[in-house]
Amino acid sequence: MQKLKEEVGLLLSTYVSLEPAVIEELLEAPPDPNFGDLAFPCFTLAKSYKKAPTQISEELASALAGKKGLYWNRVTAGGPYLNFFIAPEAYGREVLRQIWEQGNHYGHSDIGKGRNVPIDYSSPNIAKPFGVGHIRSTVIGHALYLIYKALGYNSIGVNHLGDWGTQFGKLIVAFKRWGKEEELLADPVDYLYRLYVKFHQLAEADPTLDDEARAWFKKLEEDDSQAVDYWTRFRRLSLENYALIYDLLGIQFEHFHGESHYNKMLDDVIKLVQEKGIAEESEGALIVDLEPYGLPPVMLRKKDGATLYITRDIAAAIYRKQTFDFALSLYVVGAEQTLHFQQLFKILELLDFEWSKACVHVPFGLIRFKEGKMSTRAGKIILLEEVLERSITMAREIIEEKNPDLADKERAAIAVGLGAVRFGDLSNDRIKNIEFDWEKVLDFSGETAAYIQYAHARICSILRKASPGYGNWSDQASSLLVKEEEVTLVKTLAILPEKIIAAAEGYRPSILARYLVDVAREFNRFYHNCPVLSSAGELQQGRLLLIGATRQVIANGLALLGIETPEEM
RNA sequence: GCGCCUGUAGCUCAGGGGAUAGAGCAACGGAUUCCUAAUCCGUGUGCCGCAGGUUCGAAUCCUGCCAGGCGCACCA
Repeated sequence: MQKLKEEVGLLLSTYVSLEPAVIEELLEAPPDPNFGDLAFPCFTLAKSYKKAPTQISEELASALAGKKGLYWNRVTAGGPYLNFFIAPEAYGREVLRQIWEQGNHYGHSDIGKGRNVPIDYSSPNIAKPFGVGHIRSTVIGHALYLIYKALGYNSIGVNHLGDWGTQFGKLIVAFKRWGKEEELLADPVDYLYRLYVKFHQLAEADPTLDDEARAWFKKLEEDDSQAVDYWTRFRRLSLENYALIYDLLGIQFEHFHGESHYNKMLDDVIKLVQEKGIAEESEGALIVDLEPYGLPPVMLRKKDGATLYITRDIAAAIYRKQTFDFALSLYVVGAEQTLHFQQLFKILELLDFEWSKACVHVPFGLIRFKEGKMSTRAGKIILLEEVLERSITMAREIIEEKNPDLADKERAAIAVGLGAVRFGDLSNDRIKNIEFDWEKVLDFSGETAAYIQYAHARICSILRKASPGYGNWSDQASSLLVKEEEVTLVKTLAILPEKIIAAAEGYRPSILARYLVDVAREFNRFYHNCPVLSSAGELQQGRLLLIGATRQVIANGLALLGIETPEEM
C-alpha cells in the first residue's frame, strides 16, 4: 500500500501545486472498493484554484486518462474524489513477496528501536482471588507488551502487585480472630478471600474492626515481626496461585515488584515533595493541594503516619524512570482510577519531572454483571480460573463433535478456549464496560477468535495436501491473482503493518483484533469461491502463495494478541 | 453538587470531519458427490440519545440538556 501511495503522490505532484508528501497524507481509502482503491480528495485544492472540487477531480481524471502506473492501472473522477484502481498483477506480486520475504516479521518494524517502554499490567491484589475483573488488565496489557515489542520497542512487563496496604491489616485481624490453619493450607487464596469477605460483613456492624486493621497495617509498616510474618506468608501463598494462571496464559513479567518494594523509598518521596513546597499539613495528614489544577487534594501520609497507594505510586514512577529511562511508561489500569492517575501525573509534573508527559494511563471499562458491579469485598465475583476452564471444556466438546479424529485435541481445545476468553476482552474498544455473559463467552461463532483460528487451520490443511514444490516463490504465479476475492484478500493482507502501528499509537489492541476478523472473513470468501488444490498449474501455485501469506498474517496478528494458532482444530 | 467515560439496527458492538452508516448475534430461506459447514450466500431493520452551533460537508468537532456507568482526604 505504501508503494502505491508513494507512486501516486509523486505522480500528482506534477499536476497540482502540492508536495508529494502532502499528497500522500491526503490520500485515503474509499468506503466502497467499487469507487477505487485509493482516493485523492480535491476539497483542499478548491479554495486555491477557486473551482469546485468536482471540477478539479474531473480535470485531473481527463489529464490522466489512458495512463497507467506500476501499481495502478486506471483512474476515474468520483464526485470530488480522484480514484485510483490498483493493478492487481503487480500489486499482488509485491504484497505477497513482502510477506514471503518477511515471514514471522511481516508487520513488525524497528520504529521503536532502543526505546524502553515499561508496561504496568495485571497487577493483582495479593490475597484476593484472580477474578475476571483482573483479566482485562492482564490481557490488554500483555497484548500491548507484544505489540510494542513487534515495533522494536523494548517492552518491559511490570507486575505492580498490590502487596501492601490496609487490606493486610484486615487480613491479619481476620486470620487472628477466625483463622484456621488447616483451612488456610487446603486452599490458601480461596480461604483468605473468604476471611476478607467475612471481615467486611462484620465491619459494617462493628467499625472497631477497621481501627484494628489500620493499627495492624501500621505495625506492618513499622516492621513488627509478627505482622511481617503474616504478610510474608499471605503474599507467598497468593503468588503461588497466580503463577498457575500466568503459566496457563503464557504471560511473563520482567519485573515483579509489588507496592511493598517501594517502602524504603517513601521517606525520600515525602522529603522531595516537602522540599518542592507543594505539600502541606492538614488535619494531621500530609496533603498536596491540586485545587489550582481543578483536581481534588491528594493525601500522601495519613494522620497515623501510614502511607497511601499514591505515595508508593510516586516512588514507583521515579524508580521506573531511574531504572529503565523510559520513552513511554504505560499503566494498564481500570478507568475507575482515572482521577488517581491524573493526580499522580500532576504531582510528577509539579516535581519538575519533564518525563511526566511520557506517563500514560491506559484505562479500560469494568466487567459487570447484569445486576451491577462486581465486588471483591462483597464476594460478588467470577473466578478467572472458572471462566478459562469452562471455555476450554466447551472447546473440547465442540472439537469432539466436529473433528473427532483430531490427533492433539487437548492442544486445540486449550488454544481455542483461551483464545475465546482473550479475544472477548480484546475485540471491543477497551474503554467500554463489558456485561459478563456466559453465553457470549462460550460462543465460538461469528466475530470470535475461533473464527480466525478456523481460517488458519483450514489454510494449514490445504497446505499439507498441496504437492511439494508448489510452495516456492514465483513472480509469475503471484501475478495471476486477479479474481475479485483474490484481490480483496491481497489488499487486506497489505495493511497489517499499519494496523499494528495504529493499535500501538492508540493503545488499542482492538484495532488489530478487528482487522484479523476482516482477514479471516476475506479468506473465507476466497475459500468458497476459488478452489486451490483443484486449480491448475501456476494458478494453483499463486493461490497457495496467497493462502500461505494469509496464514502468515493471521499467525503474526494473533501472536501479538497472545492467541495461539493451532494447525488443526 | 463537581469531574471523567459511554449513548449507533431487537441484542452485542465497528466506524470517530468527507462519497449510499456497517458487522456479528438472534429470525427466516439457501449452499456440502469438491481444499474442515466452528464456513459461505440471500432476506429485513436505523429521529447515529435530544437541541443548538462551527463547516462547502457532522454519527464524527464545540456548547447545553437527558439517560446510564465510574470517581471525588485518612481503601487500592
